[in-house]
Amino acid sequence: MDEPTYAGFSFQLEALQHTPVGVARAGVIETPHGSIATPVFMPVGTQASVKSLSPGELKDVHAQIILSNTYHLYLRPGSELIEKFGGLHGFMSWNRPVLTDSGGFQVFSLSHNNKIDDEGVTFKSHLDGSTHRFTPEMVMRVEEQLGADIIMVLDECTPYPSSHEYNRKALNRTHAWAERCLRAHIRPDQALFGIVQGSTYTDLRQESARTLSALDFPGYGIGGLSVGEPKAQMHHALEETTPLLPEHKPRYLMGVGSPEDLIECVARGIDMFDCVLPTRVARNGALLTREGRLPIKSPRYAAAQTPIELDCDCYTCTNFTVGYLHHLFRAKELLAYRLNSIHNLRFMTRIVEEIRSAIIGGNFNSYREEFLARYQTSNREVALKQRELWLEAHGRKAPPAITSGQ
RNA sequence: GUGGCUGUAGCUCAAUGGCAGAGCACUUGAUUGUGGAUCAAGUGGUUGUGGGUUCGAGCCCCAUCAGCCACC
Repeated sequence: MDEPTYAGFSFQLEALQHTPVGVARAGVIETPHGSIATPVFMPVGTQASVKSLSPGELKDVHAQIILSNTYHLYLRPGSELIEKFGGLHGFMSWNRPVLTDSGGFQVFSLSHNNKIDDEGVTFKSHLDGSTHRFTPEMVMRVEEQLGADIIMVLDECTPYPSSHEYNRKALNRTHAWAERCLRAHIRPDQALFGIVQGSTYTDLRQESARTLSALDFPGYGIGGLSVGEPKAQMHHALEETTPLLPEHKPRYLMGVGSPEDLIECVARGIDMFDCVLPTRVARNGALLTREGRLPIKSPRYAAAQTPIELDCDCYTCTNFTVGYLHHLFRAKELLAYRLNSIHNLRFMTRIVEEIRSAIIGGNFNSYREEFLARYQTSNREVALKQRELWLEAHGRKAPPAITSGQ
């Protein structure tokens, strides 16, 4: 039978660096809408929009590719309609690469009363309660209409924790669905990625990696992680999985992650990430910095006249003070969501740009150590460190009142 | 000036004469293939003021102050 060919898609490895926990990689993905330097962080634009940002602003934060959601767009406005606008690229006026998720995850996380069987999954819309059904073949048709450069197979994302027995069945289904997606895949200008599952079970993860590798997808998603399991378990699962995947194909860790996750997962062989975290926490008042998260709502920032980060080149940091951002957020001004999201996304893309050049320069291991030593997972110390940084930069003047609170 | 109504947390309001509470706001966290959301914990009181009745008063009685309404 005819193997699907992938017109305009390729992956070239440029540099490898061994780490204490795996092999970090830098490369370039070519797509019909342009190339992507990896490791890459993909902002999430669920409903054909990265919340609060325009395509021009996305380019300004160095977004190379964005992710959008089959589940949401199928329900509203409908994939047939989007196809008439020239697919997602034409619909949202974004001419760089797009990746669509299959909707497998959303069916389980957002819809109600979903019922899964070997043939597909029946679910009720979170919008109006109407009943719908996804099968691998149908999801392929929807993703073709959406027209993304990279599309994902329909998979079953199991919750954590769940039994080995259940994951055994779910994995069989996921593998059968992967084959059916491959057979139903038509458009050669869309690269179809398989998805490795298996929860936190070593035997299932490894079997999944081997089974899907044999199916010869142009790239591989790793799903079912960062769903509540301890960090160590996620790391362990990656260490067991990535060595079994084809070296010359990109690996995409789905739904991850935080800044520290990017570092730790690149160290374990991941090339692509997507996560709502930077944009979601931006809308809820957490700004990402080298020292950790800065809770912009806190009264301690009311009078701060510094940017979020002194060395950040984003539109927010080059134009606005923390005190102003504090006011915008408390006043619930729409600009707050936008400026916060711009900074957080640029923070993420800067991290992966630094990771990439560190790998190419052969100093990723020291970069990793220094980043993790400086980055506080909790935001308790962020205010104090911000103040120290300000003093370093300005020496003489009085420090900004970022820690007073009184 | 006369009569009436209302005074309880920052705000809006609960509480048979029996441990003074809720929602919002505020504070501190959480947020990982997105419902601009949600969740968790916490701070906050001389119940307008002064007397009285009662074992016990936010509640009943008297006085007083403030606000609102109506009428001279």
